[in-house]
Order: sequence, then structure tokens, then C-alpha cells
Amino acid sequence: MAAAVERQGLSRSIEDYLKVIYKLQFQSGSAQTSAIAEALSIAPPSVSGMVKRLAEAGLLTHARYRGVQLTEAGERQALTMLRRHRIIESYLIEQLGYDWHNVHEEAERLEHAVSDGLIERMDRALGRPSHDPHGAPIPTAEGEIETTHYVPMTDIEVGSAAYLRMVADTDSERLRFIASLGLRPGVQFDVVARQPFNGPLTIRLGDDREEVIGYELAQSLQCEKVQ
Amino acid sequence: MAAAVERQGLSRSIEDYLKVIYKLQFQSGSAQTSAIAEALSIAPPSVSGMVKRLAEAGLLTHARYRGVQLTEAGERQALTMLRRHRIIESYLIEQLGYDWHNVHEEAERLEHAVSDGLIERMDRALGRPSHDPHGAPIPTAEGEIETTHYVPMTDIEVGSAAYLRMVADTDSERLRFIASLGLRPGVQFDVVARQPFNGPLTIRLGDDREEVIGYELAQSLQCEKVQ
DNA sequence: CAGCTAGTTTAGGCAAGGTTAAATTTAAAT
DNA sequence: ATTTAAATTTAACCTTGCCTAAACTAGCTG
Repeated sequence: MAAAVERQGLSRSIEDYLKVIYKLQFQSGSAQTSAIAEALSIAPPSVSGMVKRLAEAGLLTHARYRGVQLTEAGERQALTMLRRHRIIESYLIEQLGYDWHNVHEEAERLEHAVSDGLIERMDRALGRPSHDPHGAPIPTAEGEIETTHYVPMTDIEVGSAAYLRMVADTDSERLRFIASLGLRPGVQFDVVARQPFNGPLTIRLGDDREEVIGYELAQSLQCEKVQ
Repeated sequence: MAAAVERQGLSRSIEDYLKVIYKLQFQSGSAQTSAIAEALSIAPPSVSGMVKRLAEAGLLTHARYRGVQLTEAGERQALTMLRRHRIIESYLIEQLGYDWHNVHEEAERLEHAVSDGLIERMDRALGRPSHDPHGAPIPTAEGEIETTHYVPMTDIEVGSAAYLRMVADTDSERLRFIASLGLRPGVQFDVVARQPFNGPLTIRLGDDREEVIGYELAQSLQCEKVQ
């Protein structure tokens, strides 16, 4: 079973698989072949092949025709990748003048090339942040991560207040638009109106400015209700 | 002939080949299969195979059983890699507290992952240096490079003065030792004595401190004579 | 409970970039 | 002018990670 668990240099591909599987498991509780393929933009049979190798390497377990489950070793590695990605994004924004919306691609490449030592130095230079600029929690070097599940903005009732906590970092155009509305992780707002049939929400921000937000966009904004 | 010259994403391997070939050509005027293999720590037949592909891609020309010659496209790409490597090393040392002797390996991985945009930002943050901390010239974004050939310390006559200009960045232990002697690019010194039969040199530094330097080490220290 | 569909896996291939062993060529040395 | 040693190339093969086409479950639906 636990064949070559403790190897150091996992390939770029393997690192990507583990990260994607972790995210799928976190979101929907399971990771299926087609979902992995979709997320990595590759064909499903390629996933079947890789999954077999990852299972042999002890990084995940696999029940035929059912999904896939990361082992502890696999999850540890996935969290390492998440930590790298989020620290790199933070560093590029804080220290090198990148914008919110154009760090993802750069981090996606760098995360496979940096050493733990470099991540440690970046982390120190940043003052050991707990979250990245998109609001995503940064796993610790020991592999611990805050697992709060926020709620989409569409779940906030009219009349109640909430904080915006997290936005997905993957879609550059979407991020640009979110920023143009003055929305950032941490801002507080009230939902003042919403239209039926998955219509847009109207929210009021701290400076009494009101913004209208389409349903789909609102779904992607992870929030926390004010008590 | 000039098949796929203008492609954007060259593989890691190809980038390494081009860089190594450029360095060999610069040092000894030619790049032979075995020298390339040696520099990349791979077997000579692997080089033959790759050389064929690189020639087809228009990155170099190849005369059977003779060496290899970069084309303009190949040289441009090699200089891009050199620029990346040297800016990354500079950045790690200046901005992230790395030491002289432990940046090479990290830069060797990062140089394949960074975008031109990131290099530009690092360059700006550093104040657009002309040389890296080992004294190596940094090619411009346009692919121009200072091609001064320095002389090894062993070529400085007893009694004359010179500047240390450049040290190789590849050997970590050697760099550590060089630093411990107080030697850095830019320091001036006099050669006060040398033993025959490739024996050690004695030099005097600015603060009148004298140091004895073995022949082999002295050969690796690139210097410029004071007029 | 039989059948269909969607999702998954197997089979067979391909390209990149390595390997070792054998054949060639160059160039140096008798 | 040969011979020979060293360097180079060719041949045959391996691994990784992807592909398409075809075969196979699982589980819903009638």
C-alpha cells in the first residue's frame, strides 16, 4: 500500500492534481474523475491514469467508479501547495505592486518552483498573514488551515448585515469588476433589496453607497453574517 | 529550416540547453556535445537528440560531429534566461535576505517559472542594476549584455593592483569561503607574492590585511587590472 | 427488473526527454 | 598511411502524462 509516500519532488502535474482534488473535496465533499478533469482542462481518461499512479504512491485512495479520497500524505501536500499559492499571491500584491486580478496566473507557475525556504522568507516579509488578499485562509507550515465555510451573498436575507469575506482568485475579469464596485474582503454591507427569479441584489456599503449586483456574481461572493 | 522560431513557451529543458550552450560558447568559443552533456549532468546521446530538435526549431545550427552554434533566436532566448537568473539572484539577496552562496539553486528553478512582467517588477524594485551580486553582468530586456572578458587572478603579476570583478555563482561552498576572506566583487587588491608550480598567491586587501589564496581558487576569481 | 444514459475505465497511441549499447567519425599518434 | 582513442551519433528502449475510441459500470427511469 503505502509505497513511495515520503518522496520530496512531486511533479508539477501531481501537485496540480492534489490541489484540485483537495478543493473539490472541500467544496462538495467528494472528488469525481470528471470534475478533476474539468478543473484541470484535461480528458477524463487522463485522470483515471494519474489517479491510479497517485493511489500507488499512497497519496489518495480510490474506489472504482466512485470518487477519490486524499490520504493524510496527499492532503498534507495539497495544503503545502495552497500555502505556497496564497503566500505568493500575497507577496506579489503587497511587495511587488501586482493587482488583485492578475496574480493568479503568475502564482500558478511559481508555486511549483519555490522552495519551502523561500516561502518562509516571503511569509516573514509579509508579517505572517492569516489570509491572502482575496480573503482565502493561508495554511500554516504545519498544514493547519481555517476551514470556515462562508455563505454566498445570495444567502443573506434582505435587511440583514454581513461582511464580505472571500472572493475566488481565478477569474481576472470578475475580480477587476468586483474591485470597481469597491468590494474587498472585510467590507461590511446590508442587503437592502433583491429581485425574485434569481434577480440582482442591492446592497448598501459603509459609505452609504448602494450597488446592484447580479445573481451569479453574488453567488461567488463568500460572506459572513453579522451577529 | 526556420520552422518554429517564434514560439513563446520553450520547455524547461530547452531553456537549460540554450543557457548552457550560450555560456560554453562565450567561454571557449564553441559548444561541444560532451561539454553540454557534462554541464547538464545528462548522457551525451541525450544531447544529440535534443540538438536535432533545437536545430529544427531554428534555435541553433549543427555541423555533424562538430559543435553547435546558437542562432540569433537561440541567443536571444539564452540571454533572456541569463537576465532572469541574475535578476532573481539579485532580488533574493537584496530583498529577501538570501546569502551569496545559497541563491543559485533557487534561481535555477524560478527562472523557468517567472513571467517577463515579474522580472520587470523585480528589476524596478532593485533600481535596475547592471550587475548581479556575484559581479555578473545582467543582460538588458532588449538582449544586450556587457561582454568584458576579465582575467583570472592567477594572471595578475606580482606587485600590480587589480579589482575583483566576478565570481562564479554555482559552487556554494566556494562562495562561502570567498566571502569569509572578505572578497566581494569590486574590492581592490595587490598581489604581493606567489609561489611557483601553481602555488598559492598572497594578496593585500584595502585594509592592509593579507590573505593567501590557493591556485585553483584564484583561477576562478575574475579580475580587472588597475591601469 | 430491464434498459438507457452518464460517467468511468481500459486499450492503444503519441511526444518529450531521458537511458545504455553499438556503430561511426574525427583527429591524433605511430 | 595506418592505427587507435575519444567523441559523436544512431538504435532501441523506458517513463511521464497526455490523447481518442471503445468497453464497461452505476444508478435512474419506465
